[in-house]
Amino acid sequence: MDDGSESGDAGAADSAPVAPAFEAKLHADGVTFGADDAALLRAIDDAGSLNAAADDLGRSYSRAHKRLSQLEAAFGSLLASQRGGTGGGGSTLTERARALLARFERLRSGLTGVAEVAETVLPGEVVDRTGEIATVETGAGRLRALAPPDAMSVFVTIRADTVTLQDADGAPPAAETSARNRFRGTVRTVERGESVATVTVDVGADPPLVALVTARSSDLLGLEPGMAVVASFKTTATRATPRA
Amino acid sequence: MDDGSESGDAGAADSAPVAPAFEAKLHADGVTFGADDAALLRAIDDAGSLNAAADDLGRSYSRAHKRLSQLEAAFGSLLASQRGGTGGGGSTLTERARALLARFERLRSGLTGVAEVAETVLPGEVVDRTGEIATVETGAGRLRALAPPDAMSVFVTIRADTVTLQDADGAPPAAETSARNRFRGTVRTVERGESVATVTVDVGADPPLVALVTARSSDLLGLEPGMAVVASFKTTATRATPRA
DNA sequence: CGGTGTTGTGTCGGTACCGACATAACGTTT
DNA sequence: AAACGTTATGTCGGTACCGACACAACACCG
Repeated sequence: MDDGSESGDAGAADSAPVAPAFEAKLHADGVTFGADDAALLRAIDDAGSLNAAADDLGRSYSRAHKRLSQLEAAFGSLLASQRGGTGGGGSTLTERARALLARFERLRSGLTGVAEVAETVLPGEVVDRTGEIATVETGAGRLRALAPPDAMSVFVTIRADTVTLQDADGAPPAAETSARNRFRGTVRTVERGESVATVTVDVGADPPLVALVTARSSDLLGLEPGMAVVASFKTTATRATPRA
Repeated sequence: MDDGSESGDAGAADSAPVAPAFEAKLHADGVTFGADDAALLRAIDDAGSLNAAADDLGRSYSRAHKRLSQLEAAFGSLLASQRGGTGGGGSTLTERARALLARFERLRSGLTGVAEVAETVLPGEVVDRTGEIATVETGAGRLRALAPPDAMSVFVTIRADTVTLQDADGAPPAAETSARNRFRGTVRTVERGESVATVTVDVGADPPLVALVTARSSDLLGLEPGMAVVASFKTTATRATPRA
């Protein structure tokens, strides 16, 4: 489209590595607390003054101050400032600011999990629906998932960290646990890291089910290719998104 | 997720309700595909032409076209355009564009889960660590979670949709499942919706453990206040974030 | 009592982005 | 052959944001 002059890397348009990402936000009273704001608060905590913090971040003091006024209007008092005094004064974070930072960090951490963890996505058709929960017919059989109200042809996404594995023998009856989706399968691969192992399980579907377990669990269960296991995951943790 | 209505800070009437949010992105080759871009592609799919799509969105054609050039440079061919012809031409989405949209929607859906689902956060101290996995001492006992490498004093976040409940009787031995964190407790409250139930379980910790199960599971297990249950969750699904 | 470095507040330019507009190329339909 | 509505491309002005700068108020210290 735009480059009539063919340059070297433009030809390899087919293999574009696309990576998921996100930006966490905390919304209150019309203003949103974002990553920049978190960085600003942390810089103030480190430097002890708004001035030095803005300097460290390469931002202007006036903008930083103006931004903090907006934030405090929405989130409440964030920093205890003192002008004059030894060293001319300074600013320290309030407890509320620390709580806000902690909450932001928790959100960011949780979102990071979703963005980075492996997942298996299965195409399927909704065959039944009660409220937000749909029963979906997939290559591996029927499973239940949270689904938007109008979708019929869907993708079901199963995050690897929500799949728990059990030995096929000694598996408890299905009625006694709240994990409603259960599939018998055989372990295909085990990729064991230092503390975490990624396991793929053949459950009859086109892409195998991928599960993320601790290395400890992998050892305790004796996971190895060919082993018969039961993979289970909660329906409230698996989501369907519209296809087509 | 718990909002500002925390325990004892009664005097702080100016606490605005703070809501988590996010912005999903797909990153490739330096440019990021965001919500606006997804809306643009969907509008093109609906309208059949870039011109009409930009008009529908209230955006200018030139900007939309320029943006699409950037996107195609990074993500590959996104739309099959034809100028001249019936109605003057038009543009339709390529298969790659549809896949990109689907992937974006899956990401958005997964992130929505994290942002909206209730969670319980427990303060604790890291007492052991092997790789990315830390053992944390909390008010409810020891549990394992993914943790950043340097944190000692942490918050442990347990998403409600990752907690599975079982009848305290008939619970299988711990060694036979890959859900390493298990806590005995008693059901405190059950809030049953049409298809989903939110259950709080007293496990000895200050904030009770909150679990999100299907209404079906709630009925099958016969969940009601006072009932003894076992709550279990995978360590690969629970995350620790630095405190202090 | 002046020195110091900060907070608090306002104003002034520069820049980057965006919408509006103009124009060429194009191919089917009339 | 003319008409039509689109794609494709470039230019121009306006606006919103941001950094730079100026200046008053302040409180502790030497």
